[in-house]
Amino acid sequence: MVRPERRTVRDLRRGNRAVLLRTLYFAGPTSRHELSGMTGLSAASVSNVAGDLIADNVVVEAGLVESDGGRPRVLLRVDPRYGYVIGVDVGETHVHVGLFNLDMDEQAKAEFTLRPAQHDVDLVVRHILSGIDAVMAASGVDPARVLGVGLGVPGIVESGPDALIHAQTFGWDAVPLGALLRAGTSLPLYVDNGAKTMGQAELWFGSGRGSRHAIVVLLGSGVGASIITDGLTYRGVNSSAGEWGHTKIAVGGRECRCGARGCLEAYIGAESILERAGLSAEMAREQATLADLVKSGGPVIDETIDYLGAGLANLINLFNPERIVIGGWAGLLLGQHELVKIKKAVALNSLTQPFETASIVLGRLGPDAVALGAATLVVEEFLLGNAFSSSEQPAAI
Amino acid sequence: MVRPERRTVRDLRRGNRAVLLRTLYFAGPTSRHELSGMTGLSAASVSNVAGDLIADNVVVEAGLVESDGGRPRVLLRVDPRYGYVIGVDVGETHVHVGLFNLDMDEQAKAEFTLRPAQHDVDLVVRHILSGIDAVMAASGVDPARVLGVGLGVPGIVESGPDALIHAQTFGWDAVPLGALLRAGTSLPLYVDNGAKTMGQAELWFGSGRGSRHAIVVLLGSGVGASIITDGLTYRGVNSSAGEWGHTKIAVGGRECRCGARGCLEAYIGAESILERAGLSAEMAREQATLADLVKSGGPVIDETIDYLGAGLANLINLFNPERIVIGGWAGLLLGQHELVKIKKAVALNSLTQPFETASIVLGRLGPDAVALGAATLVVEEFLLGNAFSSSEQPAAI
DNA sequence: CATGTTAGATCAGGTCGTGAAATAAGGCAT
DNA sequence: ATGCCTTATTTCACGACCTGATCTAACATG
Repeated sequence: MVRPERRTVRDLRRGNRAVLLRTLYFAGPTSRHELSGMTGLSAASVSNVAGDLIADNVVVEAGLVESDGGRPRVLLRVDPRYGYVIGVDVGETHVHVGLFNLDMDEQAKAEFTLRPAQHDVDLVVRHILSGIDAVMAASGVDPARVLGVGLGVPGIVESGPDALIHAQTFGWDAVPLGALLRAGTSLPLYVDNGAKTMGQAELWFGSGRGSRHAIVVLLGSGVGASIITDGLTYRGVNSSAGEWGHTKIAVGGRECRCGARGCLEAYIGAESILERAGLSAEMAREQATLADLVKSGGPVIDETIDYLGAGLANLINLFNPERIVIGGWAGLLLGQHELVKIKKAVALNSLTQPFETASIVLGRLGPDAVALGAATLVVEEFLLGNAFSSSEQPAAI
Repeated sequence: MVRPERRTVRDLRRGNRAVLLRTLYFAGPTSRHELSGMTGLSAASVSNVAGDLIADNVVVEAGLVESDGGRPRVLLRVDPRYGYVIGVDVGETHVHVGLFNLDMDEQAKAEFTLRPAQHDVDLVVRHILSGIDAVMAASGVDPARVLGVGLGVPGIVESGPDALIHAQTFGWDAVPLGALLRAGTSLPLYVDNGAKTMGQAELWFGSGRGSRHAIVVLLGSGVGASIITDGLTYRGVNSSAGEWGHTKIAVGGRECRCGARGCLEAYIGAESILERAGLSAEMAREQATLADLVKSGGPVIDETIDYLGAGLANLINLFNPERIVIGGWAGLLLGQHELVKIKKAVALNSLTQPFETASIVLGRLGPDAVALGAATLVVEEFLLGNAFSSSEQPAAI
């Protein structure tokens, strides 16, 4: 029961301004003339709205380009220095903080390592806050130009002013991360699950570019997914959507660290793979050990591929996406060696029709994608061009 | 990468007209004053737009209601006789055709039985077309007032002018149902999967009323689901989304009639349940046999509940809906006897957070919901109030 | 330096939603 | 009956918006 909203004549301008800004942001330097064609707005309106954007210093002229014989086109672009955004990746072993300009060039970064099981909330909060201070200082950016902070965190994020976080692996149960950070900074905060922020990074700048319906899966120790429908990250009613790792792939099967049985993560999570292969590497060596295992192959890897194929097939059957991006360190490891087998396993487990329209590719962004994606949460808001829209966002505080 | 569209000042009116119409449609008789509050439009605009709608005969006045001491409110409502819509249910054993007014009161209906394995395309097309003729004749409705025909069909519907249908159980492979019907009628056609049309019926008029994020599952011989995100049926890139029945719930498990192994349908589809219980009823007695089995209980039913619980839990983990509606004859049978056990099984297999926000209820509409829902496809288009919007719709032809 | 060509700006015109003011339509007390 | 009070709806002037048409700017060419 969709409820479209009433619009006033002012909304028109806000909307068209956002259309122009977004086009400019994703297409890069473009002339007013081209913009008219791309957006459908009349040349007059483009001129008018672009004038606004320039007057607000959001957009700047970026050189001329010759136009056979006539007046040259003036290229416009979003001024990457109009604003800066901060992205934070709260992972199991680290806290990364990066400060980016609007072109997503990293201006400064700060890192903190977390010892396993050292996920004390206050410690993490301190790391985040001092990370923010550190990157602001290191970059020398005017604090007034920082548009906000995006955070990618583990577990389920309940959107709302407190940004309650439920993260079993951290032992966090309803931790009001938003409220805690609020006490230490006045920047606008956007909190979301790390798999979702990484998904948004791949969607905007990585292998997902240009798709409207895509799914980015994240395979590491944990298993998550980011579901993009209609170009937007789907969050569901509580923004916990996309918990793919704990969907059941084998009723009554292996026990998962979440306590239930037969979770996908219990078969394709990095730890589970090693465990099933009889290898117990301490966390520091986990990646190298898995790399060796994947390289040498064997029944456990084959079985893992079967399960991964079935899991991906379920996503294809349910969501009918045009693209599936496999990311996360374990996902890239598996994908680099066994993409063909994986695709075969997916084919076996999905319906022909949707299988054929879904291309399966590897993620293109490295491990920093979580922080990058978190920063895009802020940019997303910026591109909407209004203080706060009424539509649902990640916990915007 | 959402691409918002440019808007002109004329779109404003179209949009606000649609807002008013939709509010009026779902809220029933309402005064202009109330409409102003509900839509956010100013009283002046409501008056203005309502005037348009009345001039177009879409909306009529529907009595007065007193307002303590002042001028009485004039109630407005959509004229149910402004237009009529036809809904068609193409099932495994029948073709049902119904003609409804805009209040969804059935004005006439026609039924044809299909013998098992008698799914010859031409026969079905003939049934549909003569069904349309029959209900038009029986109702005596002016053909010019029929807004279109919605069809709920089995299998996967590729939206597009041909409305290609892939339905394994019918032996249909890329059947251009739309094109075939085009030859016999000039009414606008909207084709979609039957589980989706039924889902829309439950969403609009049944147990799903008022939810933005809901999932309606359909358990019969086959198993399907309709996923509602943001109040709209989610269709994915090819409109094949929601193929829940063939998601894998037990890698390497029971063989399914689709050829793969471990499909959910191989455990909770009506036929599979009977098969696992060692009962082989011919189709005509299928429902009675299952009813007996469910009533007497036993290990097969318990197992079925476990699998159903896991399947529903997967939906909850992935979509984080606010409501799950269990429909379909087998679903209602199971649900009426075992809803408590089902919920327990779901709880066991889903994450706490999303489980707690999802209420699980039984469908409220009977077997005619497929045709009713198909008819709502046409109404949905009517409520948008413009010839054809650019946004995706079911195969609108 | 005039001409041609293309990009961008300006302007008049029509549409829209809004707040304020006016009007309609009842009830109620006199 | 009459006039007043209350509430619903309509009317009106206004400002904001987008657009097509027209005008100006900026460059190349000969």
